[in-house]
Amino acid sequence: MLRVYNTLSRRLEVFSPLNPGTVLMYVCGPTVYDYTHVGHARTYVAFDVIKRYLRLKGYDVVHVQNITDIDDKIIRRSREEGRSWREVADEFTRDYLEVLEKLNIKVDLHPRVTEHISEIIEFIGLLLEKGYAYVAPSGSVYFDVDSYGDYGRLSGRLSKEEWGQEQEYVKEKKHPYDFALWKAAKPGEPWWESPWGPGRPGWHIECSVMATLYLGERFDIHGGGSDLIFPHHENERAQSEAALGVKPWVRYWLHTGMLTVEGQKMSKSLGNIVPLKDLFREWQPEVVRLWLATVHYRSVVNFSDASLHQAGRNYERLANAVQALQEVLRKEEYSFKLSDEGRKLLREMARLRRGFYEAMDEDFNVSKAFSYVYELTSIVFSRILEKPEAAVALRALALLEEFNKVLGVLDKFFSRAPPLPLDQLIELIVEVRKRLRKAREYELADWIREQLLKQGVRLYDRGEETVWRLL
RNA sequence: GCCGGGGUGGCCGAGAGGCUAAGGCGGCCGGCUGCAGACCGGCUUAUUCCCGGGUUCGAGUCCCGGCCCCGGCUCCA
Repeated sequence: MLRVYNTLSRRLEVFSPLNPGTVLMYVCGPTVYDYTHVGHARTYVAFDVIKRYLRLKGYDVVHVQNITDIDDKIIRRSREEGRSWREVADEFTRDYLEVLEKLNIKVDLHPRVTEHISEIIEFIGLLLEKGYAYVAPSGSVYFDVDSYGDYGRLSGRLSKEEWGQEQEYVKEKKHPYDFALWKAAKPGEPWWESPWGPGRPGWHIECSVMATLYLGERFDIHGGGSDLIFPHHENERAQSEAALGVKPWVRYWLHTGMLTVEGQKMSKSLGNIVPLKDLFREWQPEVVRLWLATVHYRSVVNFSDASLHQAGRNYERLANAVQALQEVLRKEEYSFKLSDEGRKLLREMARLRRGFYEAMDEDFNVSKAFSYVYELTSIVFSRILEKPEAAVALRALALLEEFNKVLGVLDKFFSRAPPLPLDQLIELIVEVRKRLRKAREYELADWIREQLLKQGVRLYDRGEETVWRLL
């Protein structure tokens, strides 16, 4: 039985989706005004892990993650760089999609705000019609927070003094805590035609509109970074429940913990923002993903060289375990009777599998769950490879493949259909090197090892024998 | 100030009333070894879980009171 922490109730709740067997999930994606950084990745990987676990449990998950491609920061950047807002948005959208691909995150749908202007206008119209919004003299439309009645509960801000936002419009708003649904265009700004004059959507409305359009008027999981709880999600909740007349609009609000860099907040002023495109130059995407995937989604993650390094070691060990097992299956005859040790190992693996699911069921406790994965790799090296039995190796491999459904870092080892011609070429080179070593031609042998490493093939000599592993 | 989350071995991080407090990283020693790495074994590695009280037969785990850290509170994943 899966339990999740709901920000709205501030407690663990039994997870039970609207429609049994299906999970509708909306995650707040980026505003594309700059390169995607590790903080974004932290959130996207966390929700990808959640989605993958739900799928492993048998749910059909629909994952929508928006792209906000019009906003003040995009406009500012386009002015600074003398190009159109669309060029800016396109460039960073491309970067974002590349990052997701490298991190092995597959989102079902990435709706872009500017492709949904008419739906947004319609939604705002509905709010006006029902009396939850008003048009200001400038042509901007604001949400009337007082008309909603349940504002502040998500963020735990129950007094109006804590609601202040969008100070720049304070003179034309009824209350300082009202927020813009539609922003009237100022000279030189991009605009779309609307019943209230030329303008563009406010920041919060797009998520309400696109979530409703693609998931329906009610859905299961709404996620994002915990910095979005106020005002973004508070506002989404208010305008959606008001316009659609549903309650609760979202069943489970899930928020990820923030990322710090060497113990400090990541910010422009500290100059410590780490773009993924830079990080990938130093660490392979699988390592970055493993690092983020094995941290609990609600805790603060600290970016440091040591933590990436640890993930790198863990990745190598997992990759080695999988490949070593595959090698056993290539070489060992299938046995039709298991040894006592073999039967014991099967029982232990069943225990690890159970442990993994129990941990994940408790609000996606990945740290605990992955302790079982690492325990499995330890069993692989210390016991299974000691006295290999094909059936046991096969079981261990199947289990690793199952765990990888959530981890998502070992795909390339499982998607390979060995032996490929490439494998035979590598083996040929390894054999040549073996003969060189025998002839004590170490300089050349070491050179071959170096060159293969550059191609992503690492060699390990074990006495006379040499094994090779892909990175 | 307000709203959250925390303080467990050198580091990361499980454990949330009851067997000897997971797992990993790093370091050291040994095995293997032309070198490197990988892998194996051992040690570092917790009479102890920030401090002080309390509840209990029994508390990292629950309660009370402190101290400290991190994040959010204009825009932010």
